[in-house]
Amino acid sequence: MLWYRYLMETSPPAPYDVFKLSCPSREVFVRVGERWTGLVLLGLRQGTLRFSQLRRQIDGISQKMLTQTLRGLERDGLVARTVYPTVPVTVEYDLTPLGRSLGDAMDVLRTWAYTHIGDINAARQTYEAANRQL
Amino acid sequence: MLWYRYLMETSPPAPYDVFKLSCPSREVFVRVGERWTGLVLLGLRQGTLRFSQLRRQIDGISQKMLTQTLRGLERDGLVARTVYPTVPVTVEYDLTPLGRSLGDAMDVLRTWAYTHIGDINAARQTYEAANRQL
DNA sequence: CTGAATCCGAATCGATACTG
DNA sequence: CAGTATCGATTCGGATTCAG
Repeated sequence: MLWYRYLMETSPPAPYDVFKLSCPSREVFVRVGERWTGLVLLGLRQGTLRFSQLRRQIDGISQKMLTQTLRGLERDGLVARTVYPTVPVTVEYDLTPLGRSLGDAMDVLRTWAYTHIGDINAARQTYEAANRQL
Repeated sequence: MLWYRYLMETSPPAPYDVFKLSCPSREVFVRVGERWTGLVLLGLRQGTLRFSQLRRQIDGISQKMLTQTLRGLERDGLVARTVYPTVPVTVEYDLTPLGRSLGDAMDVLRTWAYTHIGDINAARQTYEAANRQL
């Protein structure tokens, strides 16, 4: 019953290996892992948004974390920041093509989540029930 | 130049909305965001592994974090844990079908990372250069 | 409006020691 | 081998205050 795994196994496409500490792709995983990165990418996926609009859209994010997350994404070339010298100042955020492609990958995760929440909750119930009397 | 976004926009497939604090899919995002979750899923994607094998594979993970991550994944029905009463004890970890499907989604991210590390590093250089004299 | 700066408790994580 | 337990160190993250 193990054969199918070896058939499915596709070796990594490049000289990279996420499992290695030294692999730069690890950083990508770390960034994606940051608490709000995914939600910001998904939020901007629908189009340009201003700071306060983005903040309103993402329930529960604080101003500090939104700023911090946006800076990180900007630094990595995933988000473009445009300042308009109005009074008061207007700042727009946008996905770059690179950010858009990562956003698409995140959207796969979102869809997965929507589809499998039920399974996960069921598993949790089972798990709790099995470990209740410990 | 905005029309294409609206054409691409596909509304969420269900009564879920990640942006809402109350949405259970947020928990999925949080779990995926946990530092080591992705790597463990990717590690087990290649087949059954024992605790120490998994630990060796994932460079830099501590024993504590591996245990903790595995417990969480087990609780959510993503990983199956099998104990063989040998001496000393043998414990095998495996992806469940659910875990396998999430692993596939994570692999999309891995591939994305491998493909775009260069772009990200370039963006970082640009960013640093632009902000050097501040 | 868009943020930067600071304070501070909470959560995370790693190293170490110990167990069946 | 496969963990559990504990203890600091660091980091995270929210609330608040201030500024251009």
